[in-house]
Amino acid sequence: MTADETTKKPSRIQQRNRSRILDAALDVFSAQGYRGATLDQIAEAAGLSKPNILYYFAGKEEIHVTLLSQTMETWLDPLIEMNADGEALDEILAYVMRKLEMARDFPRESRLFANEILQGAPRMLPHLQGDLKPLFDEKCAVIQGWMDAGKLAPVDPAHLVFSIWATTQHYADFAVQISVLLDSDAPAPGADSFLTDLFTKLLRSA
Amino acid sequence: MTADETTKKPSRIQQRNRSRILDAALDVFSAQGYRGATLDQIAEAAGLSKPNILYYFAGKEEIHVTLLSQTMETWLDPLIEMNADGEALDEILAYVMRKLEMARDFPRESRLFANEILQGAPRMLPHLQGDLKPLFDEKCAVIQGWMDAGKLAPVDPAHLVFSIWATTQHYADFAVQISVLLDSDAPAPGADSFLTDLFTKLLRSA
DNA sequence: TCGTGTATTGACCAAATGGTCAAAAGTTTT
DNA sequence: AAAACTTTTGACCATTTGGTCAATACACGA
Repeated sequence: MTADETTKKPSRIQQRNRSRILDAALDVFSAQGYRGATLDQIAEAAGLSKPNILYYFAGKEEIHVTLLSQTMETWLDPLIEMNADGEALDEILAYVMRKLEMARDFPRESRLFANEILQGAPRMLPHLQGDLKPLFDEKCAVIQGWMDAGKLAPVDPAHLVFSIWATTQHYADFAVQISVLLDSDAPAPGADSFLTDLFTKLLRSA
Repeated sequence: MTADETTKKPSRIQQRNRSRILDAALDVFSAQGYRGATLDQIAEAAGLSKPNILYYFAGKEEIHVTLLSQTMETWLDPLIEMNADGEALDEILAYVMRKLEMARDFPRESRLFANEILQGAPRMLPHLQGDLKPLFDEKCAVIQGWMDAGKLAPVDPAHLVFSIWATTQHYADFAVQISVLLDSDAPAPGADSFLTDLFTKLLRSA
């Protein structure tokens, strides 16, 4: 059996190797994209032989899909945490900071998604439609509610969310460009205050 | 000879085929990334045989590099046009709109670059350092000048530029996601006014 | 219309790549 | 320690893919 087809307890060694593989695969897929990645690269990065990797996963695609859906949760978290009962502007700014932290702490995951979406989301469309879309609609409604209540300046909630995603993920996805232009390898100092300023000025209802 | 090694006039048919190939390659590279693209795909999209393509270009890499540097000009244009003698806020907003138009009119080019940068810019680093960096520094200085003169609210010019790139290119690079979330294939209606609003509020010195 | 240079292609190649498999090496259980 | 199971791997394999090349088809000026 490949893994735990029929409620088999995954052995210690199995867990260890699966997560090694996934970690190595995240490195490789995020840096090379799906087609650019090879099983040999993943195998080497994981410190395992290629056939051994195929012992834990049915194939390249399964590794990729596992990685994608596994990361999806982490990715949606910050948005889920945005609380309709909180103070409007604070909630939005907290969301921005959470996203920015993720770009800093999980750049590989960010690039993994960016690659996938760029290529037309061949393996993620279902997830986007099934998981992200409802959440997105719900949170847009929340934001719209805040605006209707006069707690935020009125702007299109959808584009607001897009701009948050774009500005924060940019620091992970375009890191190479940024480090060239800033001639600093430090992960974008000043982004925090800039983005806080940007979205505060946009949204405060004064 | 591959092309015009020694000041040979490129024949009519040569020009036609070279541009066909580049157009087809732009389709394929922007949709699949460098490694994801195959010469066969490009050949088919161009309506030529694979060996015929290799008759016009030395190899896959040369096609890619040609495309990249050829597009680079178009890409820098909007930034170059930003005029230090113009009205500060107008210049910035005009730049934003130009970039947004480019995301709409040349999404393939945008994705081509996004792919390249995402993978660490293996074939573009020189261009980034040699062409983009000086221009970037120059324009940051211009913006800083405007701020020092009290014509714009003071924010970090570099992050300002990053945020302009991020928000505008997002509409091209993440088009699939956006069209899922907006359930509309129209290229992001409302982006214009949202971004104008965003950057106006950020920068007006009132 | 013929000759010369240009364009095009079918047939190949070598390397890379995803994947298989049977056998060997380890573990664990009894 | 033997049986029974899990893990690991060397040797292969079929396909894909970037690229070559000699031969053929084509364009066009003399």
